[in-house]
Amino acid sequence: MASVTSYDVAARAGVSQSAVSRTFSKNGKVAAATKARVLKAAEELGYQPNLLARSLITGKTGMVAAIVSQTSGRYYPEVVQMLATALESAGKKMLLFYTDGRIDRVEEVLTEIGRYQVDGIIATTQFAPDRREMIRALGRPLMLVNRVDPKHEFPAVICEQTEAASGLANSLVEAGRKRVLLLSGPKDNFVARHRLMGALDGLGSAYLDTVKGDFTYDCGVAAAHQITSMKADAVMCINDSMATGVIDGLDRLGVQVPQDIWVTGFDGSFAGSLGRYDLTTYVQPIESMVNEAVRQLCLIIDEPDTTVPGQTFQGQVRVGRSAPL
Amino acid sequence: MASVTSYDVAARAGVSQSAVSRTFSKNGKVAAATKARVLKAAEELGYQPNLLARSLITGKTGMVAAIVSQTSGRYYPEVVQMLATALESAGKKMLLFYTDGRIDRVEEVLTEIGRYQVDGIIATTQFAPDRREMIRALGRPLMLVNRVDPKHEFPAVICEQTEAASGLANSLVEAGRKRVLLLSGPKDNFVARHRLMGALDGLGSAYLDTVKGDFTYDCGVAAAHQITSMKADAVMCINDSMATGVIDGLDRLGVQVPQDIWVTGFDGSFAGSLGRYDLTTYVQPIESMVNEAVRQLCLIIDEPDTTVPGQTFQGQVRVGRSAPL
DNA sequence: AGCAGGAGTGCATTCGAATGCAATCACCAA
DNA sequence: TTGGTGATTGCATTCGAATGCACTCCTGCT
Repeated sequence: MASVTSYDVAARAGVSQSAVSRTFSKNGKVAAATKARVLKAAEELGYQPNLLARSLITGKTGMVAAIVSQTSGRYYPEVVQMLATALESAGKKMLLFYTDGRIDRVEEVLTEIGRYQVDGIIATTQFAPDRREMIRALGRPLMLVNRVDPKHEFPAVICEQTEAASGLANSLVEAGRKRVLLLSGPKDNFVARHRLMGALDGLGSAYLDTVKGDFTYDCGVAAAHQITSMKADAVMCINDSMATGVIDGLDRLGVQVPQDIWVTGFDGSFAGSLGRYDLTTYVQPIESMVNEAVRQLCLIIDEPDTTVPGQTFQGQVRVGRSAPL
Repeated sequence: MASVTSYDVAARAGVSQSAVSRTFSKNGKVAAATKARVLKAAEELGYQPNLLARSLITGKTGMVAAIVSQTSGRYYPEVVQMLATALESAGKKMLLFYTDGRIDRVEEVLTEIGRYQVDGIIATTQFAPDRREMIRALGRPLMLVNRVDPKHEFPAVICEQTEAASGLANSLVEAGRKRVLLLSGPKDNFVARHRLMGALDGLGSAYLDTVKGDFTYDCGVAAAHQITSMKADAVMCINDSMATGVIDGLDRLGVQVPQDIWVTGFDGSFAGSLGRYDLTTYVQPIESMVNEAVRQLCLIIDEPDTTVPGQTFQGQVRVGRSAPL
């Protein structure tokens, strides 16, 4: 309401508006004495610079849009929190958008983003290929996390998935598992696809079959029946949420993990590490990944012409009781 | 970079900038024909109105700040997601801030918020009493969720906690528990305090002692030792995260829940409902609460002089295996 | 004393869109 | 044909802050 502007401060300090502006911006030259007076006046009036007005001139808002695809998993919330922390310490504000996994939401979200002049975008969502042009048109740097642009136009920070899945699968085989079932994710999902590929590769003849999943706990529970009827001796789930669901579902059927069946997950989410589940899973270093993504994004923001390489991280297998490798 | 302005569109459509502005704002009067031409030109140039520039005039940004106090619990992420969804469908963008439970962060966050001209604020964080003036100075409506302003200056949507805790405590006593331990939360936390008060009240002589906690899973695990040494026959935890921690901690000591000790939580978080924990807990209708908070906030935003009542919701006890009431 | 150099400052303009007011236009009735 | 009416439209200004440019002083040096 009674919003205080730089003119008000200027009047009270007996200087020009320019002087006020200069004391509040990084590279303004002001004499120490006037700076002090301006700050005093600002303090007294409770002045805060209007960053949106500033952005009209500078072209920078200090806001970064985060797009996350909130499958109902336990994994994305952790990513969001880390994003918030990382952006915060980079001095950026986070404008958060969820797509709820619906690809059509991406378009809506992108137009909204365009209207808000964010400095950059971090996305953990898949884009339809024809959105590429739209993103380019936004004219804002985009950083992908655990997604990859097939044409490598946009930099991506990812965690190696295929080899990891293959390695985990291999370990199962070497540990003597002979009938391994896969619980997969949505076909169009990047990580799901890569994990699946790796797993298939690593299982070899121990591969039994694939059950279609959707990343949710409930779907894990629901799959339990099918799993037992196929007499699998291990289930590789493409994420942790489903793995916890499978464990609970099997439990209800009176099937013991790991005595009767082994179960593995993928992600390294908090829920999976809870003592009662103690999943064997592939732990992604999300914190490092998110930090790196933010770091690289900030580089482009500060120096618009640089290109940035992205990065591929390696996670590691955590062995829990659910599959005592 | 090549940002398209209303002037560009105007030029291409052969009209004035005003016409463009009017076709893109709610209450602008434009002839259907010119509107069509403008839209066509806008489409061709990929024009998107700059909402921040607009906000200079209208005084509204369409952004709402959300402040959450991210204790590491499993509960706040769910709140964040619901907030996002609710704000989204109210047509607001969410600017998200975490305080990490540090009260000093609140001040930083509030000044940032002041600089970004948000239309309103939704907070699940406790404010130090002397921040009241600061918030008032922001001149922006504030809605509290599960926090209460002692002076009732700011509207709050909360879930009834004290009676609920008392009721739950009572049920434990009636079910024959005689030595009930409390695992409390931070003293300055609103919900923790109210839940504790209620529990004390409801337990009567079955109250054994209070162990200080901090809402985290780890702290629940750590408390297990103390719990057994005090020979409690039930533990009331002030939130679900700690309850799951307690269960796992006891498990490691070979103590069975519920055979040897009963455990209850508070929140109704997803993790607590997982089959392996199956907590008896007090489920808060967070979704309704968040929706109501957003609804009321939007009312004030649209009609700045209205006051809004807040609301108190009732949750309900969900009985799980962790304390088979 | 005279002058070059530099630091501080203010003026005026700019960013992109909204809006009050005045001008224009089409159309209808007399 | 003329005046009136309402609907559109454009002009000019405004929001709050940043910044190029020109101007004023104050130093310090010769």
